[in-house]
Amino acid sequence: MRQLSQSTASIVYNGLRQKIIDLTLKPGALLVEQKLAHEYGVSRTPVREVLVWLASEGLVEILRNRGAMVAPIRVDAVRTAQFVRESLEVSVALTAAKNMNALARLKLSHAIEEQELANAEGNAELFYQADEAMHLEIAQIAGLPLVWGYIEEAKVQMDRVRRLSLSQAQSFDKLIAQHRRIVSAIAANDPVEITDSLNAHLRQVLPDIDALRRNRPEYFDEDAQDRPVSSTLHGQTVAGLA
Amino acid sequence: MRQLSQSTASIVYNGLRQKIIDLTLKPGALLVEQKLAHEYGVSRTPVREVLVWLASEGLVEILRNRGAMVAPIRVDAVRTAQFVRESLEVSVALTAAKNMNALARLKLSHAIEEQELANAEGNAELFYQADEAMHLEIAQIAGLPLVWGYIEEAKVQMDRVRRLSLSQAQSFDKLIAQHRRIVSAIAANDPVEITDSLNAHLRQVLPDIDALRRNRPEYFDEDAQDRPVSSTLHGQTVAGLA
DNA sequence: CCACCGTAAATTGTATACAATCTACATTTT
DNA sequence: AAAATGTAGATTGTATACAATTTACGGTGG
Repeated sequence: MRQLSQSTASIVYNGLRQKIIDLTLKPGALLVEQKLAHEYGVSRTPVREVLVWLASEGLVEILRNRGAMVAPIRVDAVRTAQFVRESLEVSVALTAAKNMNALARLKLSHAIEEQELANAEGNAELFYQADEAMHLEIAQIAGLPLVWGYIEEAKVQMDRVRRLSLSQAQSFDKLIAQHRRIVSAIAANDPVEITDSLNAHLRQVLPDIDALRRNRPEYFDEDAQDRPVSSTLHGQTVAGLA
Repeated sequence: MRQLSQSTASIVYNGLRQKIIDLTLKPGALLVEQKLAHEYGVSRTPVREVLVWLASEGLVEILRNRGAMVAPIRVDAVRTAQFVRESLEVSVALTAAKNMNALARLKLSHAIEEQELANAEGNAELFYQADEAMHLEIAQIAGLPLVWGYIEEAKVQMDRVRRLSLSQAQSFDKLIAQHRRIVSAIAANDPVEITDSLNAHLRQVLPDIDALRRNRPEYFDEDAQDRPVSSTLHGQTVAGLA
């Protein structure tokens, strides 16, 4: 995100990643190196490098000698991501609650205010930013900013489902209310309420999965049992290596 | 690990990864593409691809236009990894405890027996395998096998510290005892004991960090505040892209 | 003596060329 | 007709060549 020094590869990376996340490129879509190279006006070399990066993030799937595709949505992978995110966010919030002080309180209420502004303006992009900022802020209060990287890794698996779901239409008002409850619970250092409020917030994706699989089965991939559990990447086939 | 079809890149990947993990290549060691290519008798292309993979695992750090190095150990990154692993393993174990049945009990006791065999034979490699297999088995009992991928990602950050630490010398007997305690707690579905036993098992790395930083400061890198929190990789500089 | 260029070597970033592999389809065989 | 096989095209995997950037070092001027 930082360091816009703009290597050729970084342009391709940002462009492709955006298109995958905002679903311009649908799950399962084939990614032919030559075509991408031509599209971005570069050679295949940086394109390949980018595909490897995206594969390590779980956004692309590479099949050895057979090409790359936008990662299909896997029910197992999304459920796992939900579990991971919930576990980590609850742990982080419980830790943050022990570290609360006046400044932390202020920062969290500011984050909420920014969400309300974005909502009032109808600026979705700004809202998502403020949303992420709040979750990151909680991690920072907990003294564990680097945990956010792990959480984001799980989050991407859920984001496409959320964006595809109709329930996405549920207005930001509801989300802000949930955020308020979370922040209050942290400020009050109430472990049970912290856990409950975060669970309520993060588990919305679960019913969405089933609804989506019914409406758009073509975006899904039946979770194959024969898929090897890779040593370091989750839910991904690592046929490209290993 | 599977799919030994052996592309050129996979050979380099397995070789390099092993050398980094077993510390043949020390943290901070420079990785010059040309030298690696010559060493493995291949061209720079697959070497670069491998470096990107390893960077996404957190084992290599790539500095844009300045080359790659074996990732230095970062105190923050190791502490974070410990937090993440603990959080996930406890959550998984609590879930597994609810799913216990005769078969699951059997599999866990088998895993312990294999560890005892490895210990009796003095076969460290086998022990580590059995150790991992047990943790993975717990995830499978919980119905969440894919969580293991996330855990492993954190685990690598801790493994080099453990291997460098003198406390590593603590015989396997102690580890097996800890494993027994964990398995008993899961079998008894005793949430508090599950949490305590796992914490005791996983927190050993924390005192090791300080001792190691005193003995081998050259392997460490002061945790830079100016390092951007990347969107998807944790504790890593992503200067190579973004 | 120190700071400030400026150039050369080393190294990475990208492009292109070639080899290996896979897919699809036509042909042959049973 | 169905199955097997062979071949052409497309696509990926790897090697090599070239461009861009960084680093080190020596000269120059202050």
